Amino acid sequence: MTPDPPVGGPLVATVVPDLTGLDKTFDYLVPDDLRHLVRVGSMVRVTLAGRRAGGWVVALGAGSAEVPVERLVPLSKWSGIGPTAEVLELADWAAQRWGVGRLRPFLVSASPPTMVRSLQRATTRPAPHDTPPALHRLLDGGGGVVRVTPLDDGYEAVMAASQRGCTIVIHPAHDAMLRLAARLRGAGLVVAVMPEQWARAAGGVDVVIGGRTAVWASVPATGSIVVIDEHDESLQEERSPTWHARDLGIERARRAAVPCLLVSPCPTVSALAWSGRRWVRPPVADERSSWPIVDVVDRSDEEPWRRSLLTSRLIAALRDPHRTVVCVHNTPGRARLLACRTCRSLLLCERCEAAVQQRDDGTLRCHRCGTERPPVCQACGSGALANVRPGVSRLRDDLEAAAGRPVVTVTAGPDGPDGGGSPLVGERNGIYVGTEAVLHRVREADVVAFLDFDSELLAPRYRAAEQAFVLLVRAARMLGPRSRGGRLIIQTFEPDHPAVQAALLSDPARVAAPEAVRRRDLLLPPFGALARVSGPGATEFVIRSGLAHAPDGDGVLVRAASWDELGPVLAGTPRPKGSRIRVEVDPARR
DNA sequence: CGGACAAGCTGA
DNA sequence: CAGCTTGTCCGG
Repeated sequence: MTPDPPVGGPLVATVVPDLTGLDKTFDYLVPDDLRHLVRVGSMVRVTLAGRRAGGWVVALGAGSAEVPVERLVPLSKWSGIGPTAEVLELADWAAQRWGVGRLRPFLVSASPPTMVRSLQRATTRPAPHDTPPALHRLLDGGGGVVRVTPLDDGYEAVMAASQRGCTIVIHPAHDAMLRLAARLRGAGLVVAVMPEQWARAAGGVDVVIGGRTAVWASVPATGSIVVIDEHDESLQEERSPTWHARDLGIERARRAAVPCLLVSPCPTVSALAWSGRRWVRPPVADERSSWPIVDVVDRSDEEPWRRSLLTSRLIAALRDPHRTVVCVHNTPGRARLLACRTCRSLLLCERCEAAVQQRDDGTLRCHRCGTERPPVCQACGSGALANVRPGVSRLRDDLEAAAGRPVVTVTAGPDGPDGGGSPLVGERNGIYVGTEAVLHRVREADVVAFLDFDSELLAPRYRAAEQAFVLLVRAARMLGPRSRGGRLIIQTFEPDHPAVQAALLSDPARVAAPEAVRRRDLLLPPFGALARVSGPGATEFVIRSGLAHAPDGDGVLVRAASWDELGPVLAGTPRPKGSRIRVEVDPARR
């Protein structure tokens, strides 16, 4: 922090320029005619090395000893209102936690999408609401985890929180977020939707709601924070810095000394570790009636030689022409694993010996190194191949044959693996097959079947069990309440797995409890800190850092006892010459 | 980031 | 030794 400016003396602004790759601050003089506009957080224009750039004022004072005031250049312009001091301090914290010390990406997230030159205060009215006593107590105690049924939209939790002043609501699903916003407006609350209504939020409203960037909302006074679907992976930024809106929400609430509610039908180990004993749950009967009927198909019951993803239970569901059936199979392409019918060897890449996959056009492609070749056995040259593990394209044909009606393949949309595009409003009574994207693209179903749920349960990620259960919750939402008669079919060799049992018994705690024990034993997050370092020079960098490390594909995984320890070490370790290092803190897919 | 400038490589 | 690439440093 720079010292206070002498009254009447020159005022110096410390600016972070909006130039990628340049993570430094520069001092500028605040011209007299801008003094009344420039605040900490203000968005300004500056000249740097002869060119113009935007930037943020992160401090105001009398200047530092580093560059004498006489040599400073004035700010070129005040561009608009930027993040509040509260948000700026949060960004500082985030830069340490996820950003390897870099502030700029967080300031971008915290800034309005278009320049804002003035604010208007809305006339907010307190909407009186009967808060259930349990929620009331939770809020009094600083907040905690609110376990809800899969069909709960979070309305009650937000209404309860909004009794304590301006509530920031973080919601990972855009359409559901807009529906909740409309419902809150209907209850008489003044709502600003982020990021479009950044300025409205900054002027003062009852509720600010949006996607993960909503956690960066600038408001006059934060009253409470609510994270809806705290378990949802899209609360984490996928590109580096990989900040997580849930963790930021927790920290923001802590700093502001206001309550934070983490709402989810399947609270994560991270959320529960944070909340400790501060949590509430819905009545058992409500939870039961919100889950569909669950059919666990134990694939080990089948005769090994006729094992197929098309079990008799599934075929029966497919043949009912009055049902919309969604089949989930997280294996794209035609085949994920092939064997030679002639010499019985597995088909491997000639270059790196990884299993090859078959694409829709028949060619074989190595997923690891990208080498392609025609569909022949590398050992004996035979073209007679057996599809040991079929992909979605192949399954579509098989399902259609079994169902006797058309089957539609649903792939990830153009905007990402989750098919971030608009949900596909399919015809009633269709059959859809796809990777997990199908759960985001089809709105309603009578049957949701996971053809090979073990590929979720056994995925090589530390959060696999939790994430597998999240898919079941997603399916439960598509199927609606038990009274609607929908069915969730889970085909697995692991019928006793906690995630399967949790769905069967409508009891999410069956996943979280053993997961917490396992993670504590292995010192995995939230009981330890994890990051993935990749790019040229990664190994050298990791050795310099002195952190415990292990190779991980084309990168290195590093660990520390806590995030508070990991962040500063990653930020403080000098980069080796010529390195191009990428750091993912708490990587989602490991 | 992008410009400035210095140190190394090529060619006749 | 000019002319060019490659790398390092710096900006307020």
